[in-house]
Amino acid sequence: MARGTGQALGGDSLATLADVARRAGVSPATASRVINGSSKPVADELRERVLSAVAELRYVPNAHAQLLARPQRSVVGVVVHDVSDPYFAEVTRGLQRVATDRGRLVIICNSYRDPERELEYVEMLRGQQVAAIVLAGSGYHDADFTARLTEKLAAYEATGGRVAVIGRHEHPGDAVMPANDVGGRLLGEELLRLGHRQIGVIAGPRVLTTITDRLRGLRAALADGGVTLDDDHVRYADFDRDGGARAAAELLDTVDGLTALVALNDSMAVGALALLRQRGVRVPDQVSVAGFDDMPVAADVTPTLTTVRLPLVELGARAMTLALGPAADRSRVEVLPAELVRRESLGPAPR
Amino acid sequence: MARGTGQALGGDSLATLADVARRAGVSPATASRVINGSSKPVADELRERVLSAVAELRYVPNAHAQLLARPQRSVVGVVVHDVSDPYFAEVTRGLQRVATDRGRLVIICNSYRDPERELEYVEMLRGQQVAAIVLAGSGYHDADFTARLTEKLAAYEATGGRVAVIGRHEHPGDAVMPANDVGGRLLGEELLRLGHRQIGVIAGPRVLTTITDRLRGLRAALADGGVTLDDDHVRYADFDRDGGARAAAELLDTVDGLTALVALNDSMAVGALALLRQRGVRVPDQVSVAGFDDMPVAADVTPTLTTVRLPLVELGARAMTLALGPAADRSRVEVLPAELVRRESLGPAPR
DNA sequence: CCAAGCCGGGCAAGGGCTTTCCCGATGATC
DNA sequence: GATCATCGGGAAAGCCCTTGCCCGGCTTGG
Repeated sequence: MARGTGQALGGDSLATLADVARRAGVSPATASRVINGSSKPVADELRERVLSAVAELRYVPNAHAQLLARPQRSVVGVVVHDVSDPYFAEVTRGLQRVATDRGRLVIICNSYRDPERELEYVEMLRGQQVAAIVLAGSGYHDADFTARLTEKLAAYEATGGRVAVIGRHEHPGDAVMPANDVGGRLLGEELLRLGHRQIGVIAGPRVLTTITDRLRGLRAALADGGVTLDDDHVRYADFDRDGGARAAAELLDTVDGLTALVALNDSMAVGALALLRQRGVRVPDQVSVAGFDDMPVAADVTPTLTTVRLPLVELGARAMTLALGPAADRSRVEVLPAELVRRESLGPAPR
Repeated sequence: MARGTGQALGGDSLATLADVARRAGVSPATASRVINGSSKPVADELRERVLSAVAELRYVPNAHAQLLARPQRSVVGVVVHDVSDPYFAEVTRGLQRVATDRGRLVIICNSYRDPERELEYVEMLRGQQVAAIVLAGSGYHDADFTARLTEKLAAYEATGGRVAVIGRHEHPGDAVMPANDVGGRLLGEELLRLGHRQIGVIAGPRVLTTITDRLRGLRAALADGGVTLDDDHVRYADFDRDGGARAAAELLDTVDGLTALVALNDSMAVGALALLRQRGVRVPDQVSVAGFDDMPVAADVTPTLTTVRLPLVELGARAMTLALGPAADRSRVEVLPAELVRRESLGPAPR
């Protein structure tokens, strides 16, 4: 039964339902009924024969043929910025937990923060006939891209697909949002309370709406306390450890008298901490540091990191729940609360 | 054209190739040729008409029908212990990089270290007709399970599928292994050099072959130096931070005079470090600590963690490369080197 | 000016599975 | 014992797409 004509993928082809039926001496219809436990009863003897044929041939139904014949969608597509980022690792954990509980298979696609790739994946998932698409990760400040993505998602929804997005809300479908602005505000208020006036901000990539949201909250709180955040006190950096260290170095080198450094995620905060240690700057005695997200590492660095906790696993779980639940008449937006976690890295401003 | 009969997934059905052809006033054959840029030429005018029909209907080909008609496999299935574990996050990054470079889509499945689920996923991926299956994560000490999995993988390979495994080698297909035993040995030698004789080991789950391998290397090195590792010096724990802390506490409470704690992964080492800090034990002055894997956190804790570096990203990249490359006559096993990374947490034994 | 070739397009046959519809053979009923 | 209902099984259509094959019309060469 060799089929390959010298193809890289040579070898015997998979057993088909017809093979099973032939071996069991029944029709494909009967074999099918036995295999999916159809409502229609099958005589015990035939059932036996089919089952042993399945075992002998190691038959596995061709999922594509099944889907074609019975368009029952059970797969969910997830497009995420980067699963190996701890933030998304947590979110993904929540997504998976719910999906698995409901017997759904998840296809995870990494866009690596490339908007074009995000678009491609949505297209591809549509072709895969997935039951739902979940987009996890901040939106982009790019009106053209946003419009194109919205258009694609709308087309998908129009054909019965479900859409849920995490951390952005500028699209059709349900949205689950961490309270980024509130988090920024909490941090700002805490800084004021501790007497900080000269504050440096290590922001992530400028194009991400998450960054804008966090910064807006922070700015607003500081403004309420009479402190304005100059543009040169804000450095945009890569969202990782090294980016944080670089931005911290720049801030220290260009702005005098800083008493606090706020990083808009924990990875960058950890980088800043490392740079400060390397330069012999004591935290928080000389300079305070704060982060964002409360990722596991925050509790293990020295000094432990004051940060804003976002319910990451919950974010994923809620999004998947919405995506798999009944469709709403119109888009829902759920906001999950942020919470300040006080640890050692943020202390009173030195006088 | 509504099809749904009140289904949860109501709405209009997806546009099909036939719809496109009808709208463009051509046959489905022609539409298909335009869409996949077949070698057969199509008149410019018709091509135009088809293309605009595609755009208007937002047509996306049904991937399942395509796969059925042209059995060209381009998807790779990955079954991983837990993507949200930083270890696998790194490995997955390597896997994805190579897959993406070659235009392959990746389906990621989390087994959460449940052997049964691992089996199920392999079965399902087989049904999905994936081009290759990559298993990432330690094997289990369970002969029955191993046999069943081997059987399934063999069946898959027999039908032309490719298999690559990471961190285990007891199966068909190519294997990429970190040098776990060498890593254990390196750690053992370093401990001896620093004068440690009373050593506690925080091992991970007993059922994982990775743990056995690491432990074997460590034991061998110590034995060469005349130090035997009693069973009560070894504690099996969950592979995470809390497991590490608990095991460290047990060891300290039950064994006297320990001068070093070796954790068989970094998460557990971090947990141990936290426990020691909480108990006011100075590291490494009173007790030394070492980890395994060199995950990012190792450089950020205080004291920084001495550990064994494994090339995690490389592990994933090699496995995917093997899985997508030409099949070998028989299983290949590649071992990637381990390397000791000396940092602060491991010092000379107190006298 | 006719025959031979091309070229561009359509027809139709699958690919593997599910499911409706139908039919023959039972068992039950009067 | 004849009629009917019922039950178990098979034939075949259809899901959506690709592609080998064929055919009509044009161009070209003799």
